[in-house]
Amino acid sequence: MAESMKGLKRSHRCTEVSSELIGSEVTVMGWVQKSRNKGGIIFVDLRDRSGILQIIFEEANVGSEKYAKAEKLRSEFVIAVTGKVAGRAGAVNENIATGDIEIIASDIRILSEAETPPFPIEENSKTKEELRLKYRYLDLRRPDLQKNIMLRSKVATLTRAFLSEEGFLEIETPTLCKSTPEGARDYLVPSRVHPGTFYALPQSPQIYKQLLMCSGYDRYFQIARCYRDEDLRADRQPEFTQIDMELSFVDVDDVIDVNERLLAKLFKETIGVDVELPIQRMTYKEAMERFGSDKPDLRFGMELKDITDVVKDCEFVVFKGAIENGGSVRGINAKGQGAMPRKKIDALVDFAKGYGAKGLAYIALQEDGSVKSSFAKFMTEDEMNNIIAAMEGEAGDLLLFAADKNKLVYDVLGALRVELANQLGLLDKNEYRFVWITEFPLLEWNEDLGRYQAMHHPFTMPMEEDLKYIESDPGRVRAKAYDIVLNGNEIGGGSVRIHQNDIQEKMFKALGFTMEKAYEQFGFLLNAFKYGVPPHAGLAYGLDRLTMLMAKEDSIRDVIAFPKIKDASCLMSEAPNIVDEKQLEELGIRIIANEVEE
RNA sequence: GGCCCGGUGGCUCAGCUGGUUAGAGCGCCGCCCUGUCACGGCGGAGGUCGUGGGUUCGAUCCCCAUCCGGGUCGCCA
Repeated sequence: MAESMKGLKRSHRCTEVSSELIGSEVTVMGWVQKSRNKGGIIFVDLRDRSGILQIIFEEANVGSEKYAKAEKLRSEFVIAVTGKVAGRAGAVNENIATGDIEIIASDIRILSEAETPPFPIEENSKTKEELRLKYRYLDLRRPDLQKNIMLRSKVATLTRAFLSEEGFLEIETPTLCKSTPEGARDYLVPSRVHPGTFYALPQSPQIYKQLLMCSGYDRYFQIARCYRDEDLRADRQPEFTQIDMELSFVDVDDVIDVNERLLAKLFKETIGVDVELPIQRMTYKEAMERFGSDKPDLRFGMELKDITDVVKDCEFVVFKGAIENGGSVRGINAKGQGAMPRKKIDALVDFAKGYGAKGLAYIALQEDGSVKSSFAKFMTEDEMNNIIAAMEGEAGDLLLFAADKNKLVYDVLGALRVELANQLGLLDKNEYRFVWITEFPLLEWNEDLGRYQAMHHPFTMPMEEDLKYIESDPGRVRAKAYDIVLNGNEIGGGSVRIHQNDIQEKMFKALGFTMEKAYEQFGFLLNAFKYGVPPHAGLAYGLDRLTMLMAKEDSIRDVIAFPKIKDASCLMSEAPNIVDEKQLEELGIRIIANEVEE
């Protein structure tokens, strides 16, 4: 039966009790991790968010009535214990922080009894995530998840302290916004007062923070919840959190400077990692050519090599065809993997096909000097040797090639490079390699829409020297946009924004917007720009991804208290769900999904 | 929407080529134990093998469908 805690006050968390307190009386409260009844003496491991503390119950110290109570204790009971701190009479347990002390109980209250949980509450749980998420409130009791959630809190706190020290103001922006069809799908919220109309939940505070710059707040930040109704991944949730900021009267270097110092502080003060400043910068073009990705993982090499020139005269139709279609032939050298079994190479070919490759050519250089290759028969010996030389291939290496349009070749080899590194165990989670990726293309051709699309967003400033191409050759224009990449993850990104009307008009034109349509969607921003707008720029981090990498986790679900599963539902609360007919009526909404199916 | 992986006591898993009384460890329940800390000892309970259908004399195992969870491609300005 649950007892009240009237008259009791917790004096310490479990691991706040230390050997300095030996002899004094403390009151601790928490969950029973484990009870070991030796028949005459009972050891209880008490757990709270700080850790574990051993409590001892002996009839001589606690009295027969309370000893009987201690005998009833089971896992996850919530108890309050008062007692004296003592040094361990027996051996010290070096596995726990409080292993040299224990509490000799003089009083105990059972504040709550507990059923046996459906899975063990312990670190390094092997329990299926499905079950953990259904009982997330129990999962969140586990020490590793508690560590992650506390780490996340620390990141947020340090961020606030640092940015406020740097003159940033924390300002909230609306989460009931106007829908903008560009970009990701919006989550819509029906309006009751205006039947038939909808708010959208923000994909980011982008427009509002630019308006704040127009309003003179000069340096803004917000730890902002954002929403995107797209399919989930290990590093993508439908609602996620950004550390969002915007600065006035700055250019690229100013934004990078303040953010490098923020990152250095965060990594030092949370996980003790020194970030060497300045962080390396790499242009988008270089990243694509060397790593096949705009978020290169620099913890290992295996860089792409362009062998188009080497093979341009060969008779191998796959290579020849790709080059004739304006594409390229590139390869990576998997050092020391020449003996990889055929089956495993085939699996890599299938992997490449998953990224749209029609195949993957390879040369496996054996230790004995012989060569196994999928395309040697189409090549002269000289040609083969030239390829191997260009790839810096040595005996024992595996050379893998993709030939297609450039974008596809980059995609395939960029992904393959990471896949191989993963298989070969080259990815050390204790190593943190940052890189700024700069000079992104301003625009990207969208085949489906038959027009250019903003790679970042429509307010991104073109680089001055490329502005002249915006009408003649829009694809050539580079943007004042930058991403911060950590170990192959985009953890943040931003840009300098357009603050001149004429450039903004050109941008909309390049995107195929009429000015009428632009005003329809973003009129309040464009109007604001008429009344005096400072040059401004900003950046936003994915707090979830950042914390995930700091915590060395593989999924952002492990740093989010109540995450959604793959289909964007919640296993615990069963959201989303149907609503009352009356609620729909008030909103003037009728569900036709079921009718359509019939 | 496509592809891949998984689903066997409460948890984590094993189960060969189709024939097993469907096992193990942990947990749980009971008794014993005054220095345990992965406590120990003795005893015990607990399974429609995700679901539906098919093949077969016989299905946890093979086939089809379906549900659930994960990864990924598309998608994510």
